[in-house]
Amino acid sequence: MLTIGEFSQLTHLSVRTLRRYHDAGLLEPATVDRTTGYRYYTPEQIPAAQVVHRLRELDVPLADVQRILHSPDAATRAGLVADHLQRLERELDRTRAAVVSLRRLLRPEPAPLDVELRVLPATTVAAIEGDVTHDEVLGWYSGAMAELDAVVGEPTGSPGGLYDNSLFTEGRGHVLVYRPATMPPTTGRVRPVTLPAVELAVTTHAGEHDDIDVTYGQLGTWVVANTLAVAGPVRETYLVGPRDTPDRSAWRTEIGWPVFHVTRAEGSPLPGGTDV
Amino acid sequence: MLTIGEFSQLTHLSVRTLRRYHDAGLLEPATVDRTTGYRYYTPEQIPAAQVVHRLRELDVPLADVQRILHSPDAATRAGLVADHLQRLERELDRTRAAVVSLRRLLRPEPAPLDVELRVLPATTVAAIEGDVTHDEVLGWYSGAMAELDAVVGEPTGSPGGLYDNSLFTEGRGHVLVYRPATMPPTTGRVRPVTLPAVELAVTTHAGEHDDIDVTYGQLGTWVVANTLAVAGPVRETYLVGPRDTPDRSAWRTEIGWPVFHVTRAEGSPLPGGTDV
DNA sequence: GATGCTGCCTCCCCCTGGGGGAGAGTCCAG
DNA sequence: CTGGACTCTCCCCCAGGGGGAGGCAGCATC
Repeated sequence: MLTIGEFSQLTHLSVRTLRRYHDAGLLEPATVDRTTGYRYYTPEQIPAAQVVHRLRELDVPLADVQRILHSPDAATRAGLVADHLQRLERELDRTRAAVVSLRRLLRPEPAPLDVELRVLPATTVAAIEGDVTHDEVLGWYSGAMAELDAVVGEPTGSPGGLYDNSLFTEGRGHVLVYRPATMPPTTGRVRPVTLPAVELAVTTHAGEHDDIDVTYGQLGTWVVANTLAVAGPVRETYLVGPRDTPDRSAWRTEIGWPVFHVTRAEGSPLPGGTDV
Repeated sequence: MLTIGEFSQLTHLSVRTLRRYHDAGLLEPATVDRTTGYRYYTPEQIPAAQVVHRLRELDVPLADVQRILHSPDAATRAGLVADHLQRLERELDRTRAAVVSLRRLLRPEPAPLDVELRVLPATTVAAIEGDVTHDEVLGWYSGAMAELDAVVGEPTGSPGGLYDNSLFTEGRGHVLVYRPATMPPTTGRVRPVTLPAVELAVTTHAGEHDDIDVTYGQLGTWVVANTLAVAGPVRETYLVGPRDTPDRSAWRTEIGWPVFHVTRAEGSPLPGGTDV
């Protein structure tokens, strides 16, 4: 039997952390003295403690560590671990994207943006809608677009999506993806939807989407500078996307922000540089 | 002037988060109405907000974001950002190491370990000591060993280090690195130090140090199983290290845990497998 | 047996970077 | 001028710890 201090030295987990893991229900001491409350561990617990240590180094939440430790067979454990490695992979992608985008942001001066004000009539399209989180949206989009492709068939124009602002600001929101279609069917999740007429401030983002919200910001600046206000979900149209070319730098995404005209008292500041 | 909600839509930062950034002193609204407390932003603040967004995506602490935003010149900013990218790099290394090690831990059965009990006399060596954190220790080691090499010259035996257990459990502690030397000089940080005589439980770890604490755990199990207790800082001896070969799989590290004999009432459990 | 050190116990507050929600005040369009 | 949307502040919550207080427990030494 080992005291908590000895066990700490053997496992490289701090005494505090061991106590926390006890409270959390993973890594229970082999014995706890009823009267003194002293925790006692056995050497057989060392490997388990090391597994916990590793999983925590990988930022696996304690609850999931618990699940992994308590799962009955090795296959389940391996699966859970694989899930987390995949999650780390995604996180890494996100980090890479942020680095790319940060470099662009810190570059001296952004290229000025071509923005066009465009009035769109109401259009009926084949669409799939759903409420998703920011994490899910990429996967959800792929699935929905695959289903649309299966139903709509022939290319009929660029696909697009409508994204609630809350998706970006709160991390979840309503999303609609569509493909233009003359006679939109009702199959599976696909429904005919009439997109309302809007006035859009439109610009085009070139390349992959790592730093697309830099373009969003520039568009926003333009919108404000032209005494407009934002109204409703943003519309993205995928002029050139992964379905067209694997060369991500060739992608072209049209961003359209529904706007309406406002009258503002103060002079609208010019869009311009920043001190960052 | 933009209300917080409009600014939120334009920057993809949630209203709550914008308020927090205000409180934290980064991203102050251009105007705050004295009587109502309403925050008002200008479009010029959008790029700054985006930089903050990116930096936060890279897990840069708010305080450091503040420093980056408020640093006077672009070079300083670039330097701070580079520091963080380097930190991310290190983090990534750590994650990679944890993955490697986790795989080894989850492998069916660990190879049994050769452990030897060895009595060491007191030895005088050329040493550098310091208090470091777990994050710093690798860099610190390189610097210290380079200085030792410069002072000691000719190879005189394997270099080594003494590491306080608190370095591993609490994340910081006292460290001593040394090279054997017949007449240890006193130059720069180098001092002659007499390592006390100890009885060591010694084993050898093969390969890089990614999963060295698995070996630590096995050694610990052996120590306990042989009615010994741990006393004092662990000693590592680098029999084959980066100075000898770039082939990491050829590295050999001797781990020596100072022990003393105890008498324990209960039968010592055998070291064995785990259910993980 | 007393003393005193070290180790262990619990409990509370702190940190980071947010989210949820309450209750009250404000803005603006109809 | 009224209603709804927006905004304000304030408090509590989360993970996964750390710092430190105050009080027993174990054990070697005197």
